[in-house]
Amino acid sequence: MFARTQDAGPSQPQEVKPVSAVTTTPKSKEERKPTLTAARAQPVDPIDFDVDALLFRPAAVDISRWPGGRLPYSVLVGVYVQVAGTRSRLAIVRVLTNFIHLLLARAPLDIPPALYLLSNHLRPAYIPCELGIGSMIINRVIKEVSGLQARDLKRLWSVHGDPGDVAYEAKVQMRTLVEPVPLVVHDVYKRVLKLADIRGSQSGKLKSDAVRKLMVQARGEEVRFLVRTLIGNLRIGAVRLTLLTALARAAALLEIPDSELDVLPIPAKGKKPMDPAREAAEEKCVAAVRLVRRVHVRHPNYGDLVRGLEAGLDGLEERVPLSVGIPISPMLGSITRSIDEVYARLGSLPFTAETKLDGQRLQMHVRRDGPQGEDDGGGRWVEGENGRAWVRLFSRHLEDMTDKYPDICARGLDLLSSVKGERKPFPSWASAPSVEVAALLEAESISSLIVDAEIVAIDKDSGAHRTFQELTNRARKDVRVEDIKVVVEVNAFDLMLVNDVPLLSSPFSLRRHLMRELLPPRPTPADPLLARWTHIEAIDSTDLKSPADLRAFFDKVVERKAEGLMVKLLESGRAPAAAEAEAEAEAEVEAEAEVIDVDVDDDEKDDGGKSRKKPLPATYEPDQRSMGWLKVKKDYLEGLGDSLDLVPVGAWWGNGRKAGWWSPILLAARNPESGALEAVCKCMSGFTDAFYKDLLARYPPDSDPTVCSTQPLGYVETGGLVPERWFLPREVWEIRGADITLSPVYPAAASYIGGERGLSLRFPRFIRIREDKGVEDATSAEEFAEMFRRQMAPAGGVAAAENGAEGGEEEADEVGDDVL
DNA sequence: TGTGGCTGCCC
DNA sequence: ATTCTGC
DNA sequence: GCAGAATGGGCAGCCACA
Repeated sequence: MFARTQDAGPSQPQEVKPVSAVTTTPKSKEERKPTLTAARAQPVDPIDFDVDALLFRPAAVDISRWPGGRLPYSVLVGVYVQVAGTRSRLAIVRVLTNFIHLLLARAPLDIPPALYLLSNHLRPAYIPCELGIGSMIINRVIKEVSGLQARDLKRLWSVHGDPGDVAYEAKVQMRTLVEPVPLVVHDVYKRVLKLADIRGSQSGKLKSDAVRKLMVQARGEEVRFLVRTLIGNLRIGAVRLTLLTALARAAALLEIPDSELDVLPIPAKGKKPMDPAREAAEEKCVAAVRLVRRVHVRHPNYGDLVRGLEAGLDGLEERVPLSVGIPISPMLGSITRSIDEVYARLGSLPFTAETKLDGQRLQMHVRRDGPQGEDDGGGRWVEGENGRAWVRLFSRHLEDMTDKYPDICARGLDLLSSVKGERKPFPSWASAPSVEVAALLEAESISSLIVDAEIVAIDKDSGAHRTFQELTNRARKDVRVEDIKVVVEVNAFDLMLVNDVPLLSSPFSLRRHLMRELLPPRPTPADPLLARWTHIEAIDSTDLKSPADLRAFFDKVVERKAEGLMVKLLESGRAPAAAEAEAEAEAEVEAEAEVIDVDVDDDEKDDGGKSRKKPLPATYEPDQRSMGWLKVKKDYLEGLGDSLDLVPVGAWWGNGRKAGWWSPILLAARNPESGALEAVCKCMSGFTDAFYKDLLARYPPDSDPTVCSTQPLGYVETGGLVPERWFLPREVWEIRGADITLSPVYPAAASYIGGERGLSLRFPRFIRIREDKGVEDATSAEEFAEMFRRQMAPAGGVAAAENGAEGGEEEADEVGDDVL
């Protein structure tokens, strides 16, 4: 069987058997297994990679038929098929590991293109690359290539809900007259990349032509995955981390001589035999995974990673280092639903609560001498009285935003010319800095830095914070400072590197102190269009008497229109055991934050009497949604977000996993004056699978046109949106959102707020059915408009006045000192 | 020249 | 962004 | 708890087309 799983039976050292063409039409769980079909169309057969990784021998694979020794696309596609055909993480990793192992050993040239194609990305995130191809172009090409009518395509679409599946189905039915030249991976990669370069008038046609040629050359399953690659949604159940895991394991296995890999096959059932060789190999793999992940989040570039691996795993981190100019995967916060939960998680460990502003995440790199290591052409030099500096800006998803914020780049230079003055010593309660880190506090000058921050739109004159929506009005490309319409403020909150010294492994207490001392808030620049530089407002747990004080701080920042808080651990420690959490939250300061080095001691066997559980690092953990950062947003908290009672009035067919179900669903509010139901938003989040099944039964697509129809059922205003099916308005659902937005498409409540635009919801999600409500009890347009007005009311209290009155130094000082 | 649709990216 | 699901 | 999938509102940028 092609897709057998390893645990299913004993395996012998292989002879890797080629398999013939495979097909998948993933539907139900049972049907997901790939099946064999007669080989014929495939010039080079896919390879069965689902074998014990320790028994896989790259040397045994026959690659004699690979054209010019290059990896055939059919082999890569065979991997997609095998991976997509199972849900078992272990099986997925196994397949990918063996595949990469083979490439490392036999086809190193093809590793970068194969990895990029597997990863669903064509380049590192920070290198600009937009294909400009979406479902529209794909549809057009499918139509041309298959000769199918729009109607048939639409039907295929609603059945499969995936452009790749549609293309596959459409093309299988074709008979090609001339056998096309088989695709090879490096060529496919190159041609797909080239699509990004096609621009200007006629580009649509040229792109279509290029895509059509690829599609004509693709056979069978190749079509499905080629299209998914073009759309940028591979859907094989393995994208980022799994691939990295496999790469690491493959690199580890490559370093183990075959003679040490004479391991016992895993038996079908029962206990695994004691097998020292197997355990040793597994240990090496696990260590490799840790290392490769660590390196990748500090230097997210597959090309560099693979080059670094050419010399082996040893010393990889030095060869592929964290560098100024290469973004670090940002650290993330985990969702926290109450103030109590904060204390339950952190207990008496020292933390700080930062205002979570509603803007855009920024990772700012500045270096006097230009980028560290190879220059990939990104970033820019800024010049001024203080000489020059090289600056590069990245977004939360590591896209390069240097060109969007020349006003921030200009401030990069100022940051390097920090005034040498008195610097406060590290706080006494913080853990001791290393000699190197301690020295930074005495630095005469700053030559490089990496800072984490939030960009917020501000009022040019008053400096008051503006909404996220206003920030999005900013131009994005080739912005010149003179043209800036949306002035911004940079709110720094972390320092990951300074003077070429990485600080990720220092606790936040130290990183923050260095940030505050070396990069203090600056006065408003002479040019009012330039970005302001300040620190995010925060309050430390040591200044709080009780959870109530934290709650008060939360209420205050929400009053000032912030999203909520980011609570961050200042010193590493151990999470309180669940049982103790409450007691601890109450008894509090009984313990002066015990500091434990998590790196040295991360086993917790001995939680004997004093029960602390998991290690809780206060280090900067790239790419982790760590417990060290807790995100407390107002819309997570019961009763604080905007909650509407809306009527489902229509729906579209779901895609992929949700094919065959209604998703998303169109929701409307009631306008008692006109009698219309006015569309508010689509919703697809918050529904369980069981709910979807139920919903399909309540609104069956083609059996009862009085409840589910191709025609509107009732008076519904949708602003031009046309769902696949209209529902009879009869249910009321509670829908929660983070904010109310002024919408260019939705008509809801437009008549109550001036007519032109209606209202919608940011981050809409389903909470529950309001069984107790009928359509006539749904939220009315007037109520909706009133909620919007309340939201738009000026930020309350003293804060607003402060913010409005002063623009510069004083405010900055105050914020910098944490005074509230 | 202006407008509308598509795409990619912020949240 | 949010949320659910399978491992 | 991790990893992945499906998809929200809304913006600027870009192209097609009138």
